[in-house]
Amino acid sequence: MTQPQVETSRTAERERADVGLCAVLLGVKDDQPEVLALEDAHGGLAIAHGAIDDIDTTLERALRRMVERTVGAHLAYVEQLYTFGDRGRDPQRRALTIAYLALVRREIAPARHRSQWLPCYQLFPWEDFRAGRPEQIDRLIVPALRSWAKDDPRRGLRADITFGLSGSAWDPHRVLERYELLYEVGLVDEARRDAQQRGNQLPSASEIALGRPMALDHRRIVATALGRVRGKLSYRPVVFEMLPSEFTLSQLQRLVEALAGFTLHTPNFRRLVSAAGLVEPTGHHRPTGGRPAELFRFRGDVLRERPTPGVGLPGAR
Amino acid sequence: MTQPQVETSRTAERERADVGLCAVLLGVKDDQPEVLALEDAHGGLAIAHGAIDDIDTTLERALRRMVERTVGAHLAYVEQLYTFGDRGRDPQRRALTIAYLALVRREIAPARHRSQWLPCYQLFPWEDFRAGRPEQIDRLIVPALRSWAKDDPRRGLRADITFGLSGSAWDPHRVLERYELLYEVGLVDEARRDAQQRGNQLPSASEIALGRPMALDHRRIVATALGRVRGKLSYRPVVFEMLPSEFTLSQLQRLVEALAGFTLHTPNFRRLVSAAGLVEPTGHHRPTGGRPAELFRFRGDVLRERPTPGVGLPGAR
DNA sequence: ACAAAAGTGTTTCGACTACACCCATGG
DNA sequence: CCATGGGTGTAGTCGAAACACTTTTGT
Repeated sequence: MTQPQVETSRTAERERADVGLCAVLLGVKDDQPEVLALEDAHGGLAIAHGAIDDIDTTLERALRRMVERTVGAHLAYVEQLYTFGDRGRDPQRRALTIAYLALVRREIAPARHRSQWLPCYQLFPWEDFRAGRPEQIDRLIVPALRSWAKDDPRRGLRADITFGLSGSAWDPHRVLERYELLYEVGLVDEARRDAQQRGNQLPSASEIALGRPMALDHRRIVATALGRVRGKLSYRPVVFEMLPSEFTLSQLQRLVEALAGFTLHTPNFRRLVSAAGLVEPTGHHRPTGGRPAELFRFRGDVLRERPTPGVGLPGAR
Repeated sequence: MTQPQVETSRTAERERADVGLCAVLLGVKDDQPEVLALEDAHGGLAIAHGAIDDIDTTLERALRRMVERTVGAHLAYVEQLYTFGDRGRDPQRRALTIAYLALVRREIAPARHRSQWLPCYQLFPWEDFRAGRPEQIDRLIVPALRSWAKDDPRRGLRADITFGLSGSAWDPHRVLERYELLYEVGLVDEARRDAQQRGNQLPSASEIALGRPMALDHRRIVATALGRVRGKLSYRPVVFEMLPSEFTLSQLQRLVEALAGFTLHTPNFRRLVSAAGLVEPTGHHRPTGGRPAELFRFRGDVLRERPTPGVGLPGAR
């Protein structure tokens, strides 16, 4: 589609602003979800980013080419995440970035330049329940939240809902809400850094800095991406974008667990996945430590049969 | 948050582009979902739009003030929808618009200027199943789709999934996918208009123009909004943003039905809503044609109790 | 043999559906 | 008394959760 008409009244209203693209490239290796990070000029970690190239007719195309330029990876699955425009304000310009989520097969995605794969749970250690409840929640986060909410019941309610306290259930989707709350409370390094840059007081006297910080608001963008993937798992077959064409059910399960951040009941997982018609056997087998595993492939026909074909996490009720 | 540091490498990469905001204001009156539309200079219908005001620190704040300026309405619920950047390309500039969804109580939202409330199902007549299956689907849409997909099975599959044909179920959430398919097939007026502006052939020789057209790609933006609302109904208590503080269960049901586009089983709806703890009785009553109806209010505590408090449409399985 | 990993059967539970029915008011 | 809209009881169905158990390989 092109601009249908010279819309003077409209373009006149518009301001010029700095606009860029950025992409959260998400892959899983050795049961760890990882995000592609580049070292920026100041030694910070940034996700892939760049300008909108004018030759591309759609934003998605511009994004794909930006990523190919920047990190040399070809992207399979891409979706728009969110547009961030709160930061980077100064009298002359506003810095906008249109963030995308991209899922990649780690085998196909070579990291170039000064890039590295950064484990997501180094960024958000409190999000990984696979080896039990992360100890930092009860040791560091809960006490800090309690003292932050001491005099305001609304803060208490928010803390309870976001971190699943006082009877509320832990909701795996609320990755962003948790990061943002920790930022507000001053438990992540970016909060201190941004306060210093503004010349403000620290939001809290705490010396706690949970998880690895990133440049600008990139950790917030990655949190948005992780939350989005967790949500999408249950109603769209996005996991298969991160698997080879043939895979075992354990591979699939461990991948889902890595993204969801908790373990699943193996026998039920197998049945749910096959009963949903998501996969079909290829007839091939693969040797393992024990009994050889059957290889499966994604069954494209589910798309026609079910409105919401996904792996259905327990918390999705 | 402010820009933490002068990121020369980054800002240098950025291009200047025209960026604006727009808002889909959605309300329901007399069981009809309606969107606020303004007449533009050329007699077309446009949703509320404007520039990003530099004094606002967040995009959401900029949007709220833009809407207050433009149509004089104060917004309760607001969320970012999507950033559209495919249209309006020319060698000099790219026109970007960050679209927001806003839900309003029609009593509180006075329309000012040259604005009007436009019934959504005039834009998308094929989306309203409350009085039975819209006749246009089988009379106009299906034949056109079939002839469009005649020689390409992938087109056939896409048509089947999007419009629930050949055994696929109609998915109320796929509002945008349906509009986009109709655009591609050439069954909406915008397709013809945009092709003419490009100097291209019409995408189809058909003279069919389903639904009322809007300026630019605004109908596509409204489709995105309607799809988002339908999705959100089932897992967030967004409907209550469009109701007065006290309401009857019928009011609630008719509102949900208006948005979802199909009718619900009344006895079950009542129970699901109360069993979910979404509402509590106020003790007041309201005279009706028959037995007086009990008045209810939204019960805020659900937020603590359930991770996904929504009204749960049948198709959400 | 036994550890390790894959894979199956069966019961229980709870959410949603469908259908039949009762209640309170106005004309 | 009967039409209209409000409201309840109850049995059936389906998918998911939990638990116990079998199969096939490598060492």
